[in-house]
Amino acid sequence: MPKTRTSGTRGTTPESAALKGAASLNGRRATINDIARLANVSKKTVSRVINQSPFVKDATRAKIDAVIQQIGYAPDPQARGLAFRRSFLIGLIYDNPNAQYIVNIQDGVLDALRGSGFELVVHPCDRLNEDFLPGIRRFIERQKLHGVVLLPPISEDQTLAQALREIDCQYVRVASVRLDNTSRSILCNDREATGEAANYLEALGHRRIGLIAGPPQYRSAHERALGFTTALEARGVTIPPEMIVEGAYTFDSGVACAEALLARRPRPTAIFACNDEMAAGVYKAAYRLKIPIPEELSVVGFDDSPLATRLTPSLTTIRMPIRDMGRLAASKLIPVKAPDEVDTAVVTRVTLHLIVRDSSQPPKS
Amino acid sequence: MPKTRTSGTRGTTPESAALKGAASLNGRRATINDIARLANVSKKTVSRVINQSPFVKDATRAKIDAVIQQIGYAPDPQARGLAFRRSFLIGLIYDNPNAQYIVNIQDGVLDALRGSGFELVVHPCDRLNEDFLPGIRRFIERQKLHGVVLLPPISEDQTLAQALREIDCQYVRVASVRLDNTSRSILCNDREATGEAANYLEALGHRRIGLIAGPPQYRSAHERALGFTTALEARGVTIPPEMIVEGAYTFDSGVACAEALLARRPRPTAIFACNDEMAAGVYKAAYRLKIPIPEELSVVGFDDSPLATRLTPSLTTIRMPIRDMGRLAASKLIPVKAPDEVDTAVVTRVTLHLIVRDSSQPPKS
DNA sequence: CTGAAAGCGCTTACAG
DNA sequence: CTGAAAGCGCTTACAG
Repeated sequence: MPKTRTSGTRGTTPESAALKGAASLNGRRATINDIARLANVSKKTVSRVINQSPFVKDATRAKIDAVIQQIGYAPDPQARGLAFRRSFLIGLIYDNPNAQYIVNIQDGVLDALRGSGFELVVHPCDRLNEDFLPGIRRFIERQKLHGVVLLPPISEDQTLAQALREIDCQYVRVASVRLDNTSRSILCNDREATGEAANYLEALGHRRIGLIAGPPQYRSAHERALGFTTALEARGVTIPPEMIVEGAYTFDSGVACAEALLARRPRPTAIFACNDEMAAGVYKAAYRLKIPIPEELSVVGFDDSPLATRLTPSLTTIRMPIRDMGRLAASKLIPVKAPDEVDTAVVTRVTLHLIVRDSSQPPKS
Repeated sequence: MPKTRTSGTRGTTPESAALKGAASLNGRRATINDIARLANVSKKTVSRVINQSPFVKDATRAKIDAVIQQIGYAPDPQARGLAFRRSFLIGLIYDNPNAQYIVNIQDGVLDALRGSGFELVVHPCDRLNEDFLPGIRRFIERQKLHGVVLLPPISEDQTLAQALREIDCQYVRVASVRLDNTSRSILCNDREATGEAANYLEALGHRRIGLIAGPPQYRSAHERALGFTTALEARGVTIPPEMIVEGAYTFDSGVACAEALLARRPRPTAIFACNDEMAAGVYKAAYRLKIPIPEELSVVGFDDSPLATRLTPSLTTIRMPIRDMGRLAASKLIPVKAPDEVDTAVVTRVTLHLIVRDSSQPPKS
């Protein structure tokens, strides 16, 4: 076997290996019994320390903590889970085609889970499959999940939420609107954010504005369209019905919707697409029709996906703090170390912001 | 509490609930003891059936299978794991900024895991962090992972592979080149694929071709550049050194590299970027310089990311079967039901293909 | 505040 | 081919 290079990389800590040997575990991982023996207490008392029971004398706790620290002991999650009848796994359940969104949420969830002893298990699913609900139930019950994070659009599914309550599984919904009064949620104010976009376009001087809405099954689609039109109305600008078209949050639907809007006369001087994918479709349609962006058409999207900066010109859009949302969601599910970090609120709101780039400017004349 | 809508969605199977009641488990999940009692055998024999031991009489097995089926019993992974000293979790370990790649791999891994009783735990990490190796070891040892899938670039890290062998954790590497003779791997022939791209551009008539390579820490960067230049050489076209620039697989580096290449005289008539992110950077640079794609500049990328079709004109690029790669990787880690599905090969190769779109055409004159 | 016993749901030797 | 005992590493009542 070839010699392995080790330079420039920290390997295992040799001290901990030595200590394990010193404690005569010879290679074996330490158990609660080892800690109990070394600290001269019963395993039950060690268990109390692990589980932060208040009924342990400070001196005893300190002694046990020292041994745990020294040995580098960590309780076995499977054994603990078996005794607790509950695992130390958090599930991420989603039916969402946006990869960047998924990965950002995952990163956020893992931010919260780091050091907590919990791990993240992913479970994509298909709302249209007849095994949708049973599949999720099997997953949760079999793994005895400690809790789950639900992403839109299935976070909006009341039947799912009801099923989770039935099997007594705690959950956090990520959504753009409050769905009930009891479910813990991370809420994005999509409505306010699209209002900001509307105000921005109006302030630039746009009056003939096209709107590409999302599919009506998504609550966000409704929120975004409503926020946009309401803010414009408040400034005295009305979007006529023929300037509002319904897309599917996909690139292709964006192309088709933009082609429809750009065929209207007078042509819109700006288009707000309710996500970046559809905004990219507007670029495509404008290119085909030889309508330069932003000179003859301003475009605003929603998501601030990587696409937004890759497009030329770069896309003015709305940024969601997705990673934060993942972190906040997971924080609601796990017990925290520092009591001041506890997030007991049922609903946590996050703020979105308009990011102005190169795809928007005042209309020509 | 409001009545839950149930129309149009299949809920839990009422039969199984009834059966659980009939078996007098009153709400409690069935255990191996219940199955043993109902089938009139010892729990050990049930265990043998669960673990597919050959030493069970066919009639006994059939009887037990019937009860398992009827009750809807599934063994508790935590209890099983505790007894086995090993979990039923597969880890996905990566340090990769490409969200679409991650999600596609995840989907593929889950394809393979479906119905196997294994679940996927994700573990992004940072190769440059001093806790990189210790962090991965802790993760694997604490969770007693059944195996892990490693994605590039950390799949190429020999120190990591060595550490995994030390802790006796099986792993599968996803890579673009064979890294040793023993590690199980999923191999992409990046070299062959970029050769295909080179042949394509040469056949179109391009002779002044620029190459934006990847960062040298990535093996794929080397493979892609080598495959491209070698294939061109074989057709009598040499890329002069000033027409090869090194990018970082990022959009910004693509912009910078393209600006450098497009400042050369005579200007290249085609640029091959070693990934789509950098190809998008070429679009940006060309736009700034008012060089129309594909009329005055053909562009070819690598990845077939979503970006490829969102860009205008759509990007000619190389498609990797990422989801398949994930599925194949996971298949090497888990025991399979049907013996004919077993993948015992150490190395499995997948094939990449050039996808011709609108960003490439013959050079002008 | 601390401990000895029993149990979580499974498996591994060891018998027969 | 099948089973009774002991154990995986933890926790929950129950005592003291």
